[in-house]
Amino acid sequence: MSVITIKDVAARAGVSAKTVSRVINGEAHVRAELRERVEQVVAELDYRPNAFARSLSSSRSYLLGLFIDDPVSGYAADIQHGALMRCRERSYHLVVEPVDLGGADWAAQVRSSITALRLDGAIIAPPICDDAALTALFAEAELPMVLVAPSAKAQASGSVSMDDRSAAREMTDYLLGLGHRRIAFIQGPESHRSSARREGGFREAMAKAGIAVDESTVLRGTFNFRAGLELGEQLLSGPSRPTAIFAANDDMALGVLITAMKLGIAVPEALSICGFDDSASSRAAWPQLTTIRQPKAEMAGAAVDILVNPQFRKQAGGAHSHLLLPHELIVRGTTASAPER
Amino acid sequence: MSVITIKDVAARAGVSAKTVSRVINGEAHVRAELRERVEQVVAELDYRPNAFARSLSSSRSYLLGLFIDDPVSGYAADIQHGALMRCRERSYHLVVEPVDLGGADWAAQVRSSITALRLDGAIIAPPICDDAALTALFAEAELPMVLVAPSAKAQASGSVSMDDRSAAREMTDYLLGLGHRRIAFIQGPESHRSSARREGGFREAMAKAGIAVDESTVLRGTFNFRAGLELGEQLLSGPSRPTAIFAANDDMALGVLITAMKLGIAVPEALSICGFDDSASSRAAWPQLTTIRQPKAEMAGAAVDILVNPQFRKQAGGAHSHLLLPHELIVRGTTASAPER
DNA sequence: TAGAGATTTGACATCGATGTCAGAAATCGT
DNA sequence: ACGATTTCTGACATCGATGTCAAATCTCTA
Repeated sequence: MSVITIKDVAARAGVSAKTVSRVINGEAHVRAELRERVEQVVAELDYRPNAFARSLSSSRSYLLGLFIDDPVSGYAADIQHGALMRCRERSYHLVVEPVDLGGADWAAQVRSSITALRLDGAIIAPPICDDAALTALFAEAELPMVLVAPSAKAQASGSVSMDDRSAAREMTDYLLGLGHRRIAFIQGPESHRSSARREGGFREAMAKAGIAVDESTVLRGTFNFRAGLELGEQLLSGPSRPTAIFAANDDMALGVLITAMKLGIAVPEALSICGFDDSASSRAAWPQLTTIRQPKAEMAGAAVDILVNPQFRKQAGGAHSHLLLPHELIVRGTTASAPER
Repeated sequence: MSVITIKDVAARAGVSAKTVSRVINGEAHVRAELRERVEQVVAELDYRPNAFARSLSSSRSYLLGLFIDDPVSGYAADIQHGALMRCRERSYHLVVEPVDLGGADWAAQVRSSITALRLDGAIIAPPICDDAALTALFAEAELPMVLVAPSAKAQASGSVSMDDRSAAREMTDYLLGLGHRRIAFIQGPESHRSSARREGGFREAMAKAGIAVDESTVLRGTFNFRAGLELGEQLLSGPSRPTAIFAANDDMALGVLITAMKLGIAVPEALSICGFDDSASSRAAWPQLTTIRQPKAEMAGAAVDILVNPQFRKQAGGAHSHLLLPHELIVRGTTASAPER
């Protein structure tokens, strides 16, 4: 007997298959004695239910989809890992689906995984969680979805976010507290709405401190290392060089850091640099980057919890759950008091 | 009618469900005329077979498992992405399963995904592909598996690798060609066997050039950035400093690079540094790292192909396929002619 | 043109679980 | 102690596809 079925267990325990099923799924209405007997046989035979048969009859797949723009990025890896671990705890599995909104057939691809895999729920990562055409697809399929760090909570069963605005405000306050006044800001592409929130927080803090933002030092980059390199060059070779540069993500901050090194500007003595994300590379640089820790794995885990929670399994339109997870300002080596003028 | 079944298609096309099934699966023995008619109805209704029903009856899951040590690393991300994309082309899906060989219940976890998910095949990434206890688990389940860059090809249906030894030899030859004679080597942990092969290549090239290796400059690190930092310090602050340092992976090379910067040693003028992997971060550093491009995505894609190939679906013990994919020496900014003595 | 052989097609059983529902057993109130 | 509830339990249908196998149809050959 190569594969053990529920009938084998039933026969050996002297009960019906249905009763075994009840025990497996922790349903009520099974005498303690029987439950125990069945559990023992399950353990003895090392029985594991066939996930496909189960899915077919219960029309639940025990599968969650993680839809993500660029699965190779470090950000994606953290999100994925958080989701994966939580899925494992909950006896779910995770299927990662890259979505290339630039490509031609992404809608068909997404629709295909929804209908063929009968996903129980979807987790949608930024920035594509802000794409209305994409979320509409899930809504149409009545598939519960949780958005990670979205701009709007449209239609979703839930969302998990951090407070980008407050975090950026804290970082700015911290820089101001160090005596910096000429602070440059590098924001991300328009498609990443969270970047706009970070800029908002930066401006708020500056305004509260009564300091005018020099608009020529607020630049837009593409969230990658190269952008930091180029925009850093631009900021640092100009006439009135800022004493601090706040980049909306770590990769760009790292680019700025390298540029400063090339130009022979001492960090943090002559220039403070800070990022946002607490990516793995932020610790791999030297000096290590001051940044905001974004609770990526926690957000992903929470997303799984929301979807697994029974009340969402039934209906996409029903209950909602919106979580805000705490961030943390992490001071490392790239920030220091503003240089004497 | 919210979900379209094969019967709907059959009814509308005026044929039996079985015939529709034949068309879907591209089986022979269907008249061209009927085939066409069915295909048209499938397109009209946008019908997609239920993967679970299909798996249940055919006892194929159309699911491949990717078993990996540390799913957060950049290496893992590349492997994963390569596998994912190929799976997609082949209408398979990928389930990523982290395996923590240090943990207590990893065997149960792995066994659980094998039996519950009825995987069609497994891809096992380094370094765990060299763990006999793990591969035995798959062999026992008669599950076809492909090892990525393994040391030994034991039992596997196939393997995909690159020639670590030759690559390291090429890199060493390149450094020798630049006039370097005192070349240090930083190898990885013993669990990563590929690192030992790289060391072998390095020694081979040195021997062929008739240059004795200074054993005090062959060190062992843990393959991460911090190790590079520490071992770099050790190598660079000693009495007879090497003119080139070859690290067995990029993360460690990056650590060395940062240390050199801290110590005020000009790279590449006074010191050449090279890595191995062509990781994303190797391009994010400055100067960009000279390294060996490892065909990670290609290896993963090839692994998928091997598993999807019909001849392996039947039996794990049957045919075998071992692929060797080409690497490439990528010269960037961290290497240059040896300094005048 | 009958009959052998190859090709097409569909009826039906099957994969392994869960949902439904009715009957059996246990508990309760009086 | 008896019927009325409540709690358990299992027979059977079902989910949506594919495998098996026999019947129907088509192609040839003599």
